[in-house]
Amino acid sequence: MLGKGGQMAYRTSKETQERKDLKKKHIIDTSIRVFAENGYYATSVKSIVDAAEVSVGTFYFYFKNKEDLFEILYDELSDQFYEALCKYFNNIDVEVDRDLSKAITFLLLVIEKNQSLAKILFIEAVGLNPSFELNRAKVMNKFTDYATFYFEQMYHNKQISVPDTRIAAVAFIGALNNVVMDWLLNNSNHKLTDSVYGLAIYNLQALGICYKEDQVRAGISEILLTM
Amino acid sequence: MLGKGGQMAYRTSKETQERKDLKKKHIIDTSIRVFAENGYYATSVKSIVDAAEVSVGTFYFYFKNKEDLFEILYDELSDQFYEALCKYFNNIDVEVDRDLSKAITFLLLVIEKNQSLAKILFIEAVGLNPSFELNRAKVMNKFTDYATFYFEQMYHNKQISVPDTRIAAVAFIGALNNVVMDWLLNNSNHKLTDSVYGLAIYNLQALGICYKEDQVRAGISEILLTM
Amino acid sequence: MLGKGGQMAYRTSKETQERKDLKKKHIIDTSIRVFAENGYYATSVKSIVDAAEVSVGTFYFYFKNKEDLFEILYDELSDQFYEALCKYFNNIDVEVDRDLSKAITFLLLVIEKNQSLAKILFIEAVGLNPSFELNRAKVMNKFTDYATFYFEQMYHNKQISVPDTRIAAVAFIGALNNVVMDWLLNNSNHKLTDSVYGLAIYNLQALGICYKEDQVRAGISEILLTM
Amino acid sequence: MLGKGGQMAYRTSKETQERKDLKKKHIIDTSIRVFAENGYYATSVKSIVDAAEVSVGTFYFYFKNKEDLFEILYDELSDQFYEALCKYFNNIDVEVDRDLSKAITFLLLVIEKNQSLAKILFIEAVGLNPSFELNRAKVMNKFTDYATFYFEQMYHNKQISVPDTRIAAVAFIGALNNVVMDWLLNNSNHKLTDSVYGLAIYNLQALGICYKEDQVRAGISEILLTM
DNA sequence: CATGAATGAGCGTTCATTCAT
DNA sequence: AATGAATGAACGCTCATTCAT
Repeated sequence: MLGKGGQMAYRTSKETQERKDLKKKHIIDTSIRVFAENGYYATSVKSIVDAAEVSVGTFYFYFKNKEDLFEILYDELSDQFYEALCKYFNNIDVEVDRDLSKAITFLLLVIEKNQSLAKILFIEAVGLNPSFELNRAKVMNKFTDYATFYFEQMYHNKQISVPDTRIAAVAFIGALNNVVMDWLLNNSNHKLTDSVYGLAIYNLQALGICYKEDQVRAGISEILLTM
Repeated sequence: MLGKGGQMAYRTSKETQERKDLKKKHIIDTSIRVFAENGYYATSVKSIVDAAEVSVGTFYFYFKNKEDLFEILYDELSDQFYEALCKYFNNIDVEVDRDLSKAITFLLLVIEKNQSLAKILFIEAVGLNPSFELNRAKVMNKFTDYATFYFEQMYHNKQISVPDTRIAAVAFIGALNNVVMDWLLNNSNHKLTDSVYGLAIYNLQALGICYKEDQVRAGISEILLTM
Repeated sequence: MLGKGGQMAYRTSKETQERKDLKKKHIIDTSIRVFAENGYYATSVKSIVDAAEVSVGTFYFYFKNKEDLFEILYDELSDQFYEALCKYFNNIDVEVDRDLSKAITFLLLVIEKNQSLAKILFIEAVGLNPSFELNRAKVMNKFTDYATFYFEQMYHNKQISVPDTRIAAVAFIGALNNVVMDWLLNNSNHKLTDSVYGLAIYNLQALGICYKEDQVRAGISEILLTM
Repeated sequence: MLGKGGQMAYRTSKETQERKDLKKKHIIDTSIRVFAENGYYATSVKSIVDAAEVSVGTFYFYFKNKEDLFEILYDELSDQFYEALCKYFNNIDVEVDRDLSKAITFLLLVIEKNQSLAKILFIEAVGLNPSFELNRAKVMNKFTDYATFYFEQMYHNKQISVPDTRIAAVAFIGALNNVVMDWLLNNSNHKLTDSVYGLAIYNLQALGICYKEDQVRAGISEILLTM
C-alpha cells in the first residue's frame, strides 16, 4: 500500500514532468494562434486540439476548461507585455526625450514581431464576459499604475508637465493602444514601427517634454537597428 | 372606388410602415440594453425578444439574424457618436484651445449619459469575429479620417503642430477611448467628466496647441453647465 | 407594441395548447418505456427522443433537463400507484379479510397490467442520486403514512393486532414490494396475480386478522373477474 | 541451484501473491465506502483510486473494469450478508419464536453496524443496468431459496402455517428489506434495532407461529446484549 | 404581420479504458 | 507490479433559425 509516489515509483519526477511542461506549452502556443485568428467564442476546444494535434482528453488533462486556458494564456501574454514595458521605462533617465522614444519603439517592435500577442491582448480579450472583464480590468490597471508611477516620478523631477499623472497615463496607453489597434485592423498597409515617430512626438508633446527631434530619431533608430 | 381604395391602401400602408418602423426601433433600443448588460455572445435572441416583449418570429421578420441586428445597432450607435463628434469639431475656430476643450467635454458627457452606447462601441463590439471586425475597422477608420481631416486643416492654419496628422488622429482617439475604457472598467469610482480637464490638456499639448488654462476651463464649463 | 398575448394573438390558447399537452404526454409515455428497459443512467436523452420521434430541441422545450423529466414521470407514476392504493383501502369495512384481499389483489393487478410503472417505481428510481433519493423518501413516506393511518384506525376498531402500526405498515409495503420485485426479476415464469393468495394470507396473519379462507378467495376473485 | 531457485521463486510468488491479495482487498474495501457515499454512477474510477491511494493503472491490473469491481464487491457483501442470515437461521430449533427473533435481530444488528453494506446491497445495486440486474436477481433468489428451504422444513414440522412457502419467503425478506430501507431513507431518526420487536412480531404472526411475547423479547435481548 | 413550437448541428465536458514506460 | 499521460466516444444541453398556423 505504498502507492502514489511512495518509493521513487515510476519516472514521474524528471523526464515526464519535462514532457508534460512542454506539451502544456505546446497547447498554449497553438491556442494563441487559433484565438488570435478567430476570437475566443469562435474558437472551439475541438479546433484548438486539432491544431495542436492532441486529443480532447489531453486538453482537459492540462486545463480545467477553455476559460482556464484563456486566462492562463492572457496572464502569460500580459506578463510578457509588461516586461517589455518595463524594460526601457525603467531606464528612463535625464535624456527623457530619447529614452521615452526608445521605450515606445521597443514596445511597438515587440508587438510587430508578435502580432498574435497584440490581437489577443487588445482585441480578443475585450468584452468576453463579466468575470473575465474583472481580470482584464486588473491587468489594465496594473499597466496604468505602472505608467502613473513613472509619470509621478518624472513630474517631481520636473521632466514632464501634466495636470493629472493618472489621466496622462491612461491617455498615453490609449494612444499607443489605438495605434496598435489601427495597425491590426488595417494590417497589410504598413509596418507598425512606421508610426513610431509620430506617436513618440505626440506623447512627448502631450507630456510637456521639451524634446529635440534628432534625439527622438536617435532613440528610435537605436532600438530598430539593434533588433 | 379606385381613388378611395387607393387612398385607403396608401394610408394603411403608411400607418403600417410607421408601426413597423416603431417596432423595429423598439427591438433595437431594447437590445442595446441587453447587449450592454451581457455582451454579444451571452445575449441570446430569446433574451432580446423576451425583454422587448415580442416573439422570435417577429424578431426574424425585422432582422435577418442576430448578427444583422447587432450590425444595424452598431452602425446606429456609431452614427450617434459620430454626430456628437462632429457637433463641436465642426465649430472649431480661432479659439482652438477653448473649442477643442468644448468638443472633448461634449463627447465625454454624451458617453457618461449613455453608458450603454459606450459599452457596446468600445467593449462588446470588439473582437466579435473576423467578419464583424471588418465592419468595425470601417467605422473606426471613418472616425480617424474625420479627425485626420480636421487636424489637416488646423495644420495648414498653423493651429497645431504634429509631424503626422493621421497618427495624431489615431493617438487622439485612442487617448479618449482609453479614458472611457478606464471609466467603464473601474466604474463606480468617479464621474467620467472628472477626467475631462486632464484629458483636454494632454491632447492640447500633444497637438502642440498653445493654450490658456482658463480658456480650457471655460470651454469645459460652458458645456457642462448647459446640459 | 402589443406583442405577446395582446389581442388574441395566434391561436395559442386552445388547439396549440392541446397539441403541446399531447406531445408532452407522448414524450413522457415513451420515456417510461425506455427508462423501464434500460434504467436511468443507461438511458440517454438521445435514445428517448429517437424513440419518441422528436428532436432534442423539442425535448428541452418541454423539459428542463433529463432529471426534470424523470421527476415528473416518477411523481406521475407514484400518484397513479397511490390512487390504486387508496381505491380499495378506503373501502375496507367490517369484512376486513375480504376487503384487504381485494385491495392487495387490485394493487397487484394494476402492476401486472403496467409493468413499466413497477419497474420504474421499484427498481429504476432507486439509488439514482442523493437529491432524488430525498424525493423518493418523501414518496415512500407518503405511502407508509397512508398505510399507517389505516392500520391505526383498524387497531382502534380491534380489527388488527400489532405492537407498532408504523412498522407494520413498512413491513406490509415491503412484503408487497418484494413480491413485485421477485416477479420483475424472474419475470417470464408466472403471473403476478398468482402470488396474491399467498401474499394476502401472509399479511392477514401478520396483522393478526381473523380471516376465513373463502372470504379471501372471494375477495381476490371479485377483483380478478371484474377486470 | 534448481532447488534453491525453485524455493526462492516459490517464496517470492507466495509473498507477492499475498501482497497482491492485500492490495486488491484494500481497493475493494475503499470502494465500498466510496460507492456507498456516492452511488455507482457518481463514483468514478478516479475517485476510487484517489481514495485508495493507488494509480488507475493499478486499478485495471486488479479489475477488468469498474463493473467488474462492483460485481466482485457486491458478491462479497451479499456473501457476508448471507452468512449473517445463515448464522441464526441454521440454529432455529424447537423454540421457533425465540430463535427466529434472534435471527431477525442479528440481521438488523449487522446492518446497523455496517450501513455501507446495506446501502450498496439495498440501494446502490438496484437498477444499475439490465446486465447487472441479472446478477442481482441471482443473488436475491439465493436468499429467497434459502429462506424457502427453511420455511419448507418448518412447515413439515408444523411450526409454521402458510399456504405457499416461497411467497412467504419473498414477503418475509421484503418486510425486513423495507424496514432497512425505511431506516436508510429516514436515517437520523432512530436506531434500526428499535424496530426489531415490531418486525419480529409481524413476521411471526405472518408465518402463523404461536409465539410468546417474552420469548421474543428474550431472543432479541440475547443478541443485543452479547454484541 | 405575428406567433412560438420544432429543429439539429454543434458546443464544452467527462471518464472508462489503454499502454508506453 | 505500478504508474499516470493519453485517448476519444459519448454525454447533456444550448440556441440561432425556420415555418406551419
